[in-house]
Order: sequence, then C-alpha cells, then structure tokens
Amino acid sequence: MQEPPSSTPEGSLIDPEVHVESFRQAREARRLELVEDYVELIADLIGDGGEARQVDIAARLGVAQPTVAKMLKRLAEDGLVQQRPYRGVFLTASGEALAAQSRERHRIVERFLCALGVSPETARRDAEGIEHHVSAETLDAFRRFADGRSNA
Amino acid sequence: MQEPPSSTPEGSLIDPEVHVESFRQAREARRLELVEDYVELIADLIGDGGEARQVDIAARLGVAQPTVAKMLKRLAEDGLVQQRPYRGVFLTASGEALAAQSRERHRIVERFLCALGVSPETARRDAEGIEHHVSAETLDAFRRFADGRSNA
DNA sequence: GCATAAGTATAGCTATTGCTATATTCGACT
DNA sequence: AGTCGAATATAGCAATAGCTATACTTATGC
Repeated sequence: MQEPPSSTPEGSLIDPEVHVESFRQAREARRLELVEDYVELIADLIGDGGEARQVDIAARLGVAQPTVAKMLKRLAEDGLVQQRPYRGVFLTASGEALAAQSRERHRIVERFLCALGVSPETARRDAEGIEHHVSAETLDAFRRFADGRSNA
Repeated sequence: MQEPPSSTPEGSLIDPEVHVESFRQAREARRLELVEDYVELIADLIGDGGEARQVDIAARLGVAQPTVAKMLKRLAEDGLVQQRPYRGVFLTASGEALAAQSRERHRIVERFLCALGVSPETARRDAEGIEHHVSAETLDAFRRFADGRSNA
C-alpha cells in the first residue's frame, strides 16, 4: 500500500503530499468562486446601470432573491461590499480590487479560449468555470498565447 | 436598468439569459467536481495497489476519514461504487465509466497546460480544478493543440 | 396623500461537505 | 484463543448555498 514513487508508477498515482496540495488548492478555489462571481457581477452592473440591485443580481445568477440577500450579508461582513437597507449594494475598495482582478482573469481566459479556436459561446460558458482555477503562471501563458495569436 | 444589447455594451454585460446559463453550468460542474475526484482517485488507487481504503482516500484528498465515509455512502446510493463493510471500496460499471472519462479529461488538460509552457507542477495543480469545467468542445481544442505541439 | 406594486428583509427548511469524538470491527501477533 | 492496534462506522456539530413563504419599505401613480 505504500510503494515509493517508482520510475513508472503505472500512470496516475503521484506523491501523496503533492496530491493533497492539488486538492486543497481546488477546494480553496471552490470556496472563493461564488464570492468572485458576485463582486464581478456587481461591478458589471454598477458599471452598466449605475447600481446593483438584488433582483438584477438574482436574475443574472439564476438564483432566488433571498439567496442573494444572504450572500450580500456575508460579503458585507467580509468587507467586500457595503449595503444600505432597501437600496442597492456597492463595492468597497477591496471589493473593487477583487472585482477588477476577477474581471481581468475572466477576460483573459475567454479571449484565450477564442484564440484557441473554441466557439465564442462555449468560450463564454467554460470561462465562467475555468477562471477561478487558473493560477498566475497559467494565466500568463494564456495571455501570451492570445496576444501572439491576435497579433499574427 | 434594461438597455438592449448595444453594439458596444461598455464591456461586460451580456444577455441575462445567456448569463444565467453560464452560471448554471458552472454550478452544475461544481456539484459534480467532488464526485469525479472521488471516482478518479478510487480508480487510481485500485489500479495501483489493488484496493481503495478509506484512509488512503482521505490521506490523498487531505480530508478526515469520516468525511470520506459519508461521501462513499452517497456514491454507493448513486450507484457509482460498491462497498463492503469494513473493507475497501470498488467501482461499479458506471463508476468505472465516469472514472475513465474523468481521468482522460484530467490527462488531456494537464498535458495541454504543459504543452502551453506551464511548469509541470503548476499544470498538475491547475488541472485538478480546471478539468471539471472543460466542455467537450474545449477539450477537443486542448487535445488538438497538445498533439500539434508534441508532434512538432 | 394614499393605495399598490416592486424590491428588500427575515424566518425557517433542506442538502452538501467538512469536522471531532467515540464505538465497533477486523486482522495480526503472541 | 485472546489482545491490541488499525481501520471503519456512527453520532452530532458548523458553515455554506440553495429554496419558499411572508413581512416590511420604498416608490409610483392616481
């Protein structure tokens, strides 16, 4: 049950500690996904219409309004948004920062997928999930590739 | 609050229904991630050591053993694994099928990232998260790219 | 100025995924 | 065979993310 990492380990089983680290990173990303989706969307709504209302957030995410209300409360506790009762929600400085970072990552991933030859529709849908699991190094590779393709 | 999709929509706000669909797809992928991770890992452990014990699964995932026990119960209810009390766990036919598909996708994503110039370590870690959010179309693009690079 | 509609808050439920603590069973060794 | 350690089962707790139902505010129209 405890063989050392042989030179040809049949294929898939890597060092357990490395394995754990990969899963831990994926779990952590999963935990942050929703938060990033929210601040990104809030930034978009404010940028487009000047305000972000719960009903609009709910309509875009495809969830019920109380679900949004609960999440906004949590985001407020985390210092990412500021909400005034019965009014729209706004981003704090750190909320803006996170939103900007998320939007940039999203944009790069989507542009990269398109550059790779994926259809725009699929690129948009896949980017929504992939963006949260892309490290800085991979994001850089994506950006370089997309730049190279668009310049060529 | 309800402008039509102008030709230059400032950037980020797309058709609400399309937006919802992307988020729905991401949520669905999130729901399946863990299941895929489990069956993939179980297949690897069986392939490597002949059996998959809860302690080994827990050690690889970086979670506690009761967490694994609870998850295996759910996988058994879903007909993906078969467990004998106080013994290891095995994959059913559909479990094997899902595992094979997940492993293949994982392999392609990781190989693709490497082909793109990402370091093997980062490729491994990012692939663990990305694999669950890659559609068939994108996966195909990944495969083509990696093949092209390795043949070149 | 008041009724009504629209938006927000809140209560309370479910399911999922993690944990610790503890009981039970299996296996191996003497 | 009996004991002891390791593995598994089970109970119970917390946090997250969804839902419906309902109360409350705001804003709008007449």
